[in-house]
Amino acid sequence: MPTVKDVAKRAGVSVGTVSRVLSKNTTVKQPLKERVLSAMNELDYKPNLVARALRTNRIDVIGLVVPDITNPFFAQLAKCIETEAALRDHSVMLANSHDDEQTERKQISALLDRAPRGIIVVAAADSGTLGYETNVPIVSLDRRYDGYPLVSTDHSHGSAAIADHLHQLGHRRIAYIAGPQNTEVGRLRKDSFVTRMTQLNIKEDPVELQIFEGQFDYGAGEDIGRTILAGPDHKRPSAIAAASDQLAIGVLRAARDLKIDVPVDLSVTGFDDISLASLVVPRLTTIRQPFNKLARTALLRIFAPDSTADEIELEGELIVRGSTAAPRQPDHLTL
Amino acid sequence: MPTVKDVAKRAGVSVGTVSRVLSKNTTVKQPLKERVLSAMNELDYKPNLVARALRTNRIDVIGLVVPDITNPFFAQLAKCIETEAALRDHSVMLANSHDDEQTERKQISALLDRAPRGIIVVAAADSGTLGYETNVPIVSLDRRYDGYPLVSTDHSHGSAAIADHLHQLGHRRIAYIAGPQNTEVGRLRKDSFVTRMTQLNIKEDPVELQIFEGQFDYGAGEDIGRTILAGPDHKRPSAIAAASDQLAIGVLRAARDLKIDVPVDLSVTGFDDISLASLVVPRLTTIRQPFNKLARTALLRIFAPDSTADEIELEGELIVRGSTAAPRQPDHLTL
DNA sequence: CTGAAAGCGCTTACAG
DNA sequence: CTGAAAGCGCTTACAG
Repeated sequence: MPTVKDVAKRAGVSVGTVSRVLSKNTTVKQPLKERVLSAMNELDYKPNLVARALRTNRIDVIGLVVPDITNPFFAQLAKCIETEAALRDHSVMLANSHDDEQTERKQISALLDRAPRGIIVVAAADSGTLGYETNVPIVSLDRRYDGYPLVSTDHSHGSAAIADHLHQLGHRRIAYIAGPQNTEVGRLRKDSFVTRMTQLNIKEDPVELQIFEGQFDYGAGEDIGRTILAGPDHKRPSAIAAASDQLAIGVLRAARDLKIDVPVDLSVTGFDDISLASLVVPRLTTIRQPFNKLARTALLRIFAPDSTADEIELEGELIVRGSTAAPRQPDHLTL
Repeated sequence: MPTVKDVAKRAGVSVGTVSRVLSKNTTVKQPLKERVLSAMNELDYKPNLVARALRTNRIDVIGLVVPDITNPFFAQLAKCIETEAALRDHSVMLANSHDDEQTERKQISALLDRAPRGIIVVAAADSGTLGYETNVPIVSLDRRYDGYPLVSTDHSHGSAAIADHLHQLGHRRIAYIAGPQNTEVGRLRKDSFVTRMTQLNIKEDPVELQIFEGQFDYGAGEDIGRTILAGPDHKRPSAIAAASDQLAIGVLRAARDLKIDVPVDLSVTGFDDISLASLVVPRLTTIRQPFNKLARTALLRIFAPDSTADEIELEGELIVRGSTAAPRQPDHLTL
């Protein structure tokens, strides 16, 4: 592998000059610059990133900690981050926290040892604190980690949009399956759904709302779905809003098992718009998280931490698909 | 951040000695060693991995290139690799090739620039060649990249096991949905399924086999499934074996749409055992790929490339679940 | 504008 | 067994 020294010798300049054209320092005069450039070409020179990192104390790497890359939502996020980072010639180092505070701390610390340009962390449910200072910029994505600035979708707005959508369709007996209430996402989505529904619940046209809670996964969705749908037809909600697509897909399966026709006899909504959401039958009405924009924004916070905002919220988008419809007979409850 | 120098000063030894206890070099005498160790402790010393990498020309990082981390099969693989690597204090650098030869080469090259301990690549469908030498060990996982040694599940054995399973249940009219035939996996699985079925096809008890081909994804499974199942009942196969779980899950959806009861009227099998396989309804009969073992073996090939084997095949395991059963009336074809 | 030189924090022959 | 010293390949004040 050729080094700056080899290039310098070939171009008949000093290593300093080589380094300067490498760093796109404009002070190098055109003729010299060209000689250096062609010497690099001839030798097929590639800078040693590790050596550079030792001097500059920062390597072109972004650390990414997610609870579990196997979760389609995090995988999608990871993919977008990797793509965006590659655009800036950065690689991404991936670590799973397995939704465990201890592991999360350890992973961040291991990443920090590698002197990355920055770290993006999607916090574990029971997320802890780092416990020490670092000058590596850290940004929270989707779920807040420690006190670090957060980039996320506007969960409240999204949840309210779902609430409005169901109400407008005519649903008045509604169940909400919340995510874990020890996560900020879980709380935000639920609180805002409940708030909105409470606003819509007026005396002349009452709304009945039941709340359930579970993990953000398929299994929980199926179990809770089964519970909700177990009762007699006339007591059953006409719509179930789930706090995540995975929960919603679980509900869809429960409904199918119970031979309940979605969306004819039951409307179901999710949140996130993971790719599976448009592949299930029927396709899921949901809130689309702006994955690409989330990734880009988080990365921007790392590269240009000039912004002092503690929180950046991006708008999600209501995607209406086949899993929601007007209830068979608008049940204007008469309590 | 304290350095070896600080530790040396505090312990009253030379930096060489500090470095030697760091590298677990046994030649350092006990008393000295202890002084160094406690000095490290007091200063909360952490070695600068970048500086170490510059000297040793290798950093504790494993590069991983997959076609698409969003694909649950690759995500599962990535997770296992990350976990195994962490056990050896290595981080993993993730890159997606988007199933594109060009991108794949670029990603590998970018990873190589970072002087990793080794690179694991799950080749893209139309995988190319690297085009130059490197002394960084590269190993292919699941799908062969260039001429690099391959660690994979024994696809042939797995496919044959599926063929046997269906035949034993009594299926005689069978459809096989192959993966892309420009991938080795696609070819191996199909060839071995066909070979086995051909062996089982004897004059006194004939077997009828139809072959289809598509991408390894949900959509292709659904489309092809619909095509296969479109015909009149008595012409329909009683079993569909798909080359991947995603294909199989697509088939399940097509069957449901067409009100075909799985497994009563149709048996369906997959391959891989992604986590979704045990979450769909009915749960999928499939071949479980030994994810953990694949990851561990690939990593081993990097850390201890003593083995000269060009190919290591691990046994998959037939997992029989609810998507297969004996056909309603064993159709001993009389052609 | 360019060169000579110091130094980032380690590791590792080389002496002793 | 331990220390003194060179060097990995860059970058960046410091001179000129």
